[in-house]
Amino acid sequence: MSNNQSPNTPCELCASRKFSLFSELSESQVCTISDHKNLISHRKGQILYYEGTRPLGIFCINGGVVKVYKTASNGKEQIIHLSQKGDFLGYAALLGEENYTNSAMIIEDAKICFIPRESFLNTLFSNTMFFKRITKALSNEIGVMEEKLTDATQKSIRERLAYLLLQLAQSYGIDGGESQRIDLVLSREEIAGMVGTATESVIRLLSEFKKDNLIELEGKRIIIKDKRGLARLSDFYA
Amino acid sequence: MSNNQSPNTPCELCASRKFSLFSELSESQVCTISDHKNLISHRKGQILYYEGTRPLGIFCINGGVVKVYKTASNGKEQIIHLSQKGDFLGYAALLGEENYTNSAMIIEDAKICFIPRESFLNTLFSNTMFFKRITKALSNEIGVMEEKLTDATQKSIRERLAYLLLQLAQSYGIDGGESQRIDLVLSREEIAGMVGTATESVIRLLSEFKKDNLIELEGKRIIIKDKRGLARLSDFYA
DNA sequence: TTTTTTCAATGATTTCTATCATATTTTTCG
DNA sequence: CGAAAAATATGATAGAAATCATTGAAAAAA
Repeated sequence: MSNNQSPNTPCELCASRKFSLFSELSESQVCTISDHKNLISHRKGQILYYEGTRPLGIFCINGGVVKVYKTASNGKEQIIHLSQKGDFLGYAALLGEENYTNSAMIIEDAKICFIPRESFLNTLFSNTMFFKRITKALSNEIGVMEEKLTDATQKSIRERLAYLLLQLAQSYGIDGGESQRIDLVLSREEIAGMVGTATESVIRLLSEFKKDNLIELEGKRIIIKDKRGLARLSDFYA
Repeated sequence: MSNNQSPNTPCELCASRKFSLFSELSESQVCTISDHKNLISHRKGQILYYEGTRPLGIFCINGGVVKVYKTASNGKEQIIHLSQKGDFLGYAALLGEENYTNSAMIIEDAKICFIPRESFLNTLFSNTMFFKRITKALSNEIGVMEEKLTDATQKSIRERLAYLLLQLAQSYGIDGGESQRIDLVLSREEIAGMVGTATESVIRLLSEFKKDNLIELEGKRIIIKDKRGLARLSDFYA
């Protein structure tokens, strides 16, 4: 299971801090958080929290990748988004004063800090700048979800998959230029969960994209070969 | 077009205040807001704001109904949600420091107060209680959107329409008991926009529901006759 | 009122996607 | 390593829903 990290790097020295919402905090406030946090290593497959349970604090990702998802009534997973270094997890449930509306699972070995409810909220409510920053993040998230909903109802699976590949290249792509390898291992089933479709459909479409020289497949790895082409596919009129 | 309301009822006397997020505010703070607000009457079909434009303040609905929607690249509307008395509009864009991510149109004659950016934000940042309340609303909204996204990808049109009818009955239903009339005029096209489907599909399914004695149709009006039946239809396993 | 336009209803057809079935490859584990 | 399990791949088929086409009804305009 999870095991505590012996050298519990203080937040003020944390390399991922500058990428995170904590970048707003003063040195002393970071220390307050730091004193109460708890760095834990997680292995792929481990669950961070389950939908329906009560949030006891928030998570700050130091490294690794987490999928945030809902389980539909037919048993399939809808992946809401992926989170990586610097991202916060679970603050919406905390601030919404509700149980988790989704579940979170590690999909790439991760180091994640847990910050207990009270230290997070105290810092938040005593630092308007930080509070504003969090509120901004929540607001932006709503806009993103609106976009996803609209895409889900109005775009085809092909369009959505093409778009997802471009997004993954953006977030996890290595090498630049026209050819880009997505440095993240996702099963076809997980890709299906992100697009909101059946696994077979993803497999079929990836084969099609490969045949059309838009991507290359190396096992689970996907290499984007033609961003322009995918962009054209992902749009309705192009 | 829009015309100002002569007797500009102050917020402290506003009947819809107790339903709204303003219920947290002290008397004096409500007055500050009140001094700067502007009540405007809107007719069905009028636009409150357009996606992509800059928010200059927030809207507080005194009466009437507003649809909040996005226009997809295929020209179809995805309705995000309906707003009515007591609801706030546009604060996410303001707090997210971004342009509107959606558009808003009056679908039932409405009276709406406009509160300029500065008075809203000043009140917000000087009243932690109020700020918390708004943040809570934003957080809850995210959970709702996650649910909608999951439904959109994992449920059939029939299930989603049945569920929508139950929700509309909840929010706009008159009479209680098993038979309930939805007191809101929506075109078939708008219902399609809420479900995320084609207009013809909505028409066909409504006919089917009628044939199955789940609903009754009186022109545009829909009367829910069998909530239990609709609930069964709206779920995957039932 | 009559005319025109918009909206609702319904049928026919096509397209897309899910599901089922099976083979092949890859990974896991004894 | 080799067997078992899991994941990927591909084909066949069925079902759901979109699109196209037409008619009828209701609402708006002349």
